[in-house]
Amino acid sequence: MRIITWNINSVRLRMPLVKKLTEEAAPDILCLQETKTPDEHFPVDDLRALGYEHQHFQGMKSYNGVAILSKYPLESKEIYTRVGREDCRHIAARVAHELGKFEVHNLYIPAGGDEPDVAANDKFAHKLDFVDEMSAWFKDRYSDDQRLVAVGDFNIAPYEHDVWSHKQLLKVVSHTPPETDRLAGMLASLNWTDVARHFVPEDEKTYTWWSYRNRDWKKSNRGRRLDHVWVTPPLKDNLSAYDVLTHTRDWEKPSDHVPVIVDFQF
DNA sequence: ATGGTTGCTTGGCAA
Repeated sequence: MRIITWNINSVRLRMPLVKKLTEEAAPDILCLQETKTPDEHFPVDDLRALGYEHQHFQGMKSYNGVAILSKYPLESKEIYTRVGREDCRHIAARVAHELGKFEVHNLYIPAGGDEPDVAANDKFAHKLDFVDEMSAWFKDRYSDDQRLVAVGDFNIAPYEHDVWSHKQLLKVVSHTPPETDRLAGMLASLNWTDVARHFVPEDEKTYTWWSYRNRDWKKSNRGRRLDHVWVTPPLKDNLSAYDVLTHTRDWEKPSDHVPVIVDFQF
């Protein structure tokens, strides 16, 4: 069972890359963020043609938007409102697999703007509130013996080696203590496993995003690990592989995020 | 310190 999460930054513009990815990596479940597409324009038929018959998505014009595309049936499809906004950042579904069901949550946490100051920047306040609410919500609704997978663009790089320079990014939104502390709290509250760090040693740099604003993303390599896959304890022993498809950052008209793969052996 | 690029949409915001 292979799950891929990818912030696609416009699904309509990048359908050719989605096709390329599915041919190359053949995910059973593909979770997309920043689809930037209202539901009536979502490329349902094109994705079905790629083998993703089972789809759950919520989008809006220009911003945000999340999608779960699956080769397996999806049950109990849910759409969640976070901090009072219907802004297409959290959907979930149960995946029916022959060796057991699990619930997949696809998350797009707000980026939070530029200024890491809740008084001066509403977007940063929204981001912190979003994580607070969602963290409490998961803890209230579930227990750590349930089979959950949470994926998506969390817009937070939690650890020192999740960014190119810990020191230089401590006051940059995505790596500030108010954000990383909150994410650590959420991780601990349901005993989630951060799958990337289950496979990649904590002292090894690993990124999933490189800004468009660098002349040469590979040469400067100023990346951050913003995209995540978390699993609850019952799924931990089923983890078999983790990979980041860094080469896709060099595809023509790339997303600024690259796909993250997690494989399960059931 | 500042500016750098992209997508959606055609002015300016969000990332």
